[in-house]
Amino acid sequence: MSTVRCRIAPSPSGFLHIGTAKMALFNWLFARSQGGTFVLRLEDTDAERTEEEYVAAMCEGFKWLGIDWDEGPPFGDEPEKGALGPYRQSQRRDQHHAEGMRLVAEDKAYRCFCSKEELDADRAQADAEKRPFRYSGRCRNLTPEEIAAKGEASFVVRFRVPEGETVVEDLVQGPVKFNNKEFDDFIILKPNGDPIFHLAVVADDGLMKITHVVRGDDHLTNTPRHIMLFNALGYALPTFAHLPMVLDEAGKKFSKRMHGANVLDWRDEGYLPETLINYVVMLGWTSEEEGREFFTLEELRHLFSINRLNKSAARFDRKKLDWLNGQHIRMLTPENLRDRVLPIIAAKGIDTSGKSPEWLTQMASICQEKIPTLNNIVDYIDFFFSEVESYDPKAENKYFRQAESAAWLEADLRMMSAADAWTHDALKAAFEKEVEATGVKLGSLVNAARLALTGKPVGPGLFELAELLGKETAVARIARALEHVKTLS
RNA sequence: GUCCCUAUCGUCUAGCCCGGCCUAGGACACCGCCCUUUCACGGCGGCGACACGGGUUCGAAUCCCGUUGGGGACGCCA
Repeated sequence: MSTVRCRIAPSPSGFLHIGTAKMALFNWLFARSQGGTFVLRLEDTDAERTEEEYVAAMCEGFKWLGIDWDEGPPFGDEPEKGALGPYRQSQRRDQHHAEGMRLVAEDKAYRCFCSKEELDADRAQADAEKRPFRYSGRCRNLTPEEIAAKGEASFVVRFRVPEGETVVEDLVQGPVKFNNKEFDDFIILKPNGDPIFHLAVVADDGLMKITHVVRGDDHLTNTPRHIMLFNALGYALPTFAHLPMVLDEAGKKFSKRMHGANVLDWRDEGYLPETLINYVVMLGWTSEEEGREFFTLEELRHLFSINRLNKSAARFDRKKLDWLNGQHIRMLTPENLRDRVLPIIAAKGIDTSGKSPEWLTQMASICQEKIPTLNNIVDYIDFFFSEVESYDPKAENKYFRQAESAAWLEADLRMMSAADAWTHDALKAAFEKEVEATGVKLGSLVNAARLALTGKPVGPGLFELAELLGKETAVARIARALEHVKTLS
């Protein structure tokens, strides 16, 4: 009885790419839905590209999304987890080398002494003849004597690709057939003994007893090579599932340099991790339950089924992401929203330390229905913490430069000053009573007051924000606006 | 160039495997109306797609072939 073991094996190249996040999510979901194990392995064999801060940045991305791993390398205060480590490819070099040389001993691979120059010449020749470059096989059948004669000459190790065809039985794409002629005898060990990617992944997947390889379909044409290696090395062949990649809004491969390629870009812009998870899952999978589009990680781990995965690539759509984020913000409790929004407000230099937790919860609550991203809250609440320095020009024309403007503000001032109870309900009642008595439009009274209190034409509901602002401040701001209006006409 | 994958509204998709229930359903976006104290939210309605061409069949979005479009792979990168 074999339990599912799958993995995400990113190369730490600076941050968690949105595409990597998608693959990680689906691996995670597959493992969790099957009661299996999810492994994180760092493919950090490309020495120049691996920096420790890159590793940390990548793990931070996973943590933010809530994707945890059962086995993986040490990270932060977490020790290495799992019995089949190490989980950093760079620490398995000797193992890879030994496996490569084992293939040589078994004659499934061979030493190749061709120089880089020779190969470059072959490649140029192939280009000139407009045919794909394939290794010539010059060193394929060297005799032991010929090899001995090379002495200490440096060599690479090439895999001896067998004749015939290789079929990838892909869980998503179905069976995909390749003629082995498409593949030349590819290199598996560099002259310095380091493994090439293909050997390293296969050795790692084999030794870590990975049962399901779920990855981007950019690897589909690499898979025959991997299957040949699995077989040659005598490892159990995992099941493959190749998922379509995430395209940018223009329909191109999501470039590493593009903003938004880093999942933490979205965090920094005020998107919830719940939103990203929900959005990314929608990009590659649909639920049995038709039309449903809200999912939490916890729900997904029960709902996920591999046969509902899509086969074609999907574009990233910012508009839909915004909408989804707004929906997720509305699902938060006000306390939770408050806690998420406070650091953002602080980062803008606004000091909230004078307010009670209850007050701040109220503040978050009255903005909850209005903001598409967490960051948007700043514009909705800054007037609570600073004086109104200026009025929005357009709104000023509309509410402060009318013949009745002074009258509106005078009414506002009178009602607010006279308010016996400074609550949303009491204020609302007072305004409504005024409207009934005088026939003035409620909107005029409200919008003039809003502009006076906030300086803006948009924001939370007037009575809600007034209650939080406090009577004294509100009355003072109305009075000040009234003075201002008198200077306008 | 060679090989591989893919193809339903502008976007994400349901339906395709097991042809008829499809005058193709939903969501985002867009437009209009309603609600309303602004903005948003919400409600109602509208616009809008089976890439093309051949087959197979009584009947095809659904099956087959081809074309075209899109993506990917062809490293001593991962």
